[in-house]
Amino acid sequence: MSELYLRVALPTPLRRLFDYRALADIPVSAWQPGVRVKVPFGSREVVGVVLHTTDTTEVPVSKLRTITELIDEKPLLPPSVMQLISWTSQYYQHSLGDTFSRALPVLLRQGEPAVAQKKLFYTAATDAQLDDVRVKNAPRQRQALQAVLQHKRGLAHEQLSSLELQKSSIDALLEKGLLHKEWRSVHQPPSNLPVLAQMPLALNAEQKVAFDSISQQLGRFKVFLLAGVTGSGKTEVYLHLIEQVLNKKQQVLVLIPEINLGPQTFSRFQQRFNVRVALLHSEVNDRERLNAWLAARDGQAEIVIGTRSALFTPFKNLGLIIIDEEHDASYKQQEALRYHARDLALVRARQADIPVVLGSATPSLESLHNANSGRYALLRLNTRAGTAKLPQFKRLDVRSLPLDSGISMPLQKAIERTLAAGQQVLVFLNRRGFSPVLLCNDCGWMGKCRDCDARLTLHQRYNELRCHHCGHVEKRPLACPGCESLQLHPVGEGTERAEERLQILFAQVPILRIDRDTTARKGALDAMLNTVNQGKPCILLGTQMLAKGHHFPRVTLVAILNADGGLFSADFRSSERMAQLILQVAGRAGRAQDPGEVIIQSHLADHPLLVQLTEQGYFAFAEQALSERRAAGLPPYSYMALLRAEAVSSIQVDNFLQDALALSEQLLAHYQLQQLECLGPVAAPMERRAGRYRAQLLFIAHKRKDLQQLLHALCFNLELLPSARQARWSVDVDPIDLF
DNA sequence: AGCACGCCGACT
DNA sequence: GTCGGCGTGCTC
Repeated sequence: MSELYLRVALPTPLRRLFDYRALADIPVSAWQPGVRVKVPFGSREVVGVVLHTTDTTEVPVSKLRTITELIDEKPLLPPSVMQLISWTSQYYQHSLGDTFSRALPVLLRQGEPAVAQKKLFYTAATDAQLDDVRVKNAPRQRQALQAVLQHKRGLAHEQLSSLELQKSSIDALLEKGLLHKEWRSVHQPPSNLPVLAQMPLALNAEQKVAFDSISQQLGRFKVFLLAGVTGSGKTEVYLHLIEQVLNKKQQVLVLIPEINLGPQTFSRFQQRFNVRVALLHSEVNDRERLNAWLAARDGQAEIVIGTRSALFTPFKNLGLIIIDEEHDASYKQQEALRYHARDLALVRARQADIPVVLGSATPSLESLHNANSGRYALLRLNTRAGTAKLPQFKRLDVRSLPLDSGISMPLQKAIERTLAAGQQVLVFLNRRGFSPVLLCNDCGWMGKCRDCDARLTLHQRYNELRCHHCGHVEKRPLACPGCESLQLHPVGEGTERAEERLQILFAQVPILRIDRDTTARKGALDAMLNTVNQGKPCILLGTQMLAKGHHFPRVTLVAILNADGGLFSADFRSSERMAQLILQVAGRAGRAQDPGEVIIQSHLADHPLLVQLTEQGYFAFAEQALSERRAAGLPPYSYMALLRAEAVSSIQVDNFLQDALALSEQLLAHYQLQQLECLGPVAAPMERRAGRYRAQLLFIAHKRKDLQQLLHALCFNLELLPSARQARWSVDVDPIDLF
């Protein structure tokens, strides 16, 4: 009888699998595809996933080593998720083993057993009473007993500190027999409660149409693009759909962007339904993530809400996927395995034969294109729920207007009016710090980063110059390092400078600056949001952080200080992103009964895209932008991939990319791929960053299949290239940033 | 990606 | 004398 070998996927960037000898004392039937193993790998021990068994191997027998340990009794993942991971690995040209590793919760990746942690609970003894003589003279114990009595299903040990109870009081009560302790699985038994915990809100006519169209398609693959203006009640449509799916005893996956909306969304969903809602979000720790993952896999969590990586969660019986804010860039992972969770959600839904709902007020051009071509069903919600009206836009051409710290006189007047009317103002400026440049008026010297091709941003509060692209920080020079002149002046404005100016202009109201610098401290953001929620006149000033998700019912004026960045940037997606950002920020205004006004300051106030966006709305803008993309042969009318490379010396980068180019051309000829262009090598828009030189090769194809064929062969060969060891390189399929 | 091995410079 | 710098090569 021949020996048994296992083909294992290991967490390494190498695009191949590794064969091992099976452990002799373990039955053959135990090595099922999808079980994890510990194996020796070089000088260390790593956790891998068994793909299949085999009795032949290409590897010389002398090189074969033996599995150290079998971790799982049953396959960790259902075949559907195994397939999804394998598809992802191929499509994004990433090592299968590393894809597996990144698709798993951290603890499983590290080899922890796949079992839900049990938690310690305290329950009151049947005869326990608060007036028991045994606690008469022990106020703290009485307090603890009262808390436990209030929690009919038991008080979890981890709740003690938040209830300000001492472990010693609990121990005393256990000793006296007034409490019992119990290790309980955090999984709750299936409840007989009705699915709904709360009456749903009534849907308006548009919502009803959207709901009906989708609910008719439950149980088969279909993509819906739910394009609803901000405040139109997309979430209510989701909740109605989820109710349907839960009634069919199926589960729902809801993906949300990587902003701080996890807990908010979680509580809204949890309030509505008597089912277990699991959260897979950055603020959830590794242990809880594992618990949530297992609960979804075993069918004990009916709803999973999570960011990008939650897409790989296994489900027992998935019935619907919802991608909220589908246009959001955080769905695309920007390092290592560069996958797009929205695109993979479609793959997953097709495989499970279930519908996907893509929701957004400002859909991506890709999705709109798919809706136009009939591949997705477009459902629009054009009216705001309740009495709220959409805001009015006003473009302010600042070429002829003097600006003081970025604020023009008409804007200042508008802010004054709004505050005087007892309302709130939101000022949006997508730039942190005091000023983006520190310039010497005498010799033209500018603060530049030592490690990047970038200017240093002045942070006045810390008296520092900082690089926003790497971690570099230096002290603000007193005199010009070039000519020793004292004429060093900040040029341009960031939020810090706008804050200073607004404080002078509107000393009577609070100015709340919300950006990465002011919210770094835990709780700082919540404190500021609380002030806003009190509803008194104030000015909210901030970056992107302000644009997404939050409700500011008392804000009736939104000011966008500088909308120019998106209109003349090199990246072909910048106008799309600008439009989405403007509408997202604008969507914060007038969400309650008061109508909102949006003032956009720009040097290009009559730019056609800006005019179209503000006068005819996002859809008109998108049509225009799409026709420009079509004319230029850009996505979604073509498919792109980027080969990025970086190294300490620019020569190493050049050598590698020249080799890659030669290889690509050979492969193009070999496969006879004519409708595939290879552009470059060119330096990245910021050539030097964090001390490394960066350049890239861009591939543009008419057909996805051609691109895939080329990339597959290219990656295989690049891995063997000597020059590839001198440079760090990666492939980005469907890049959303071209740098 | 890690990690070990290996061959040259400034230190107890 | 050796501690450690990072070039080079390998991982079943």
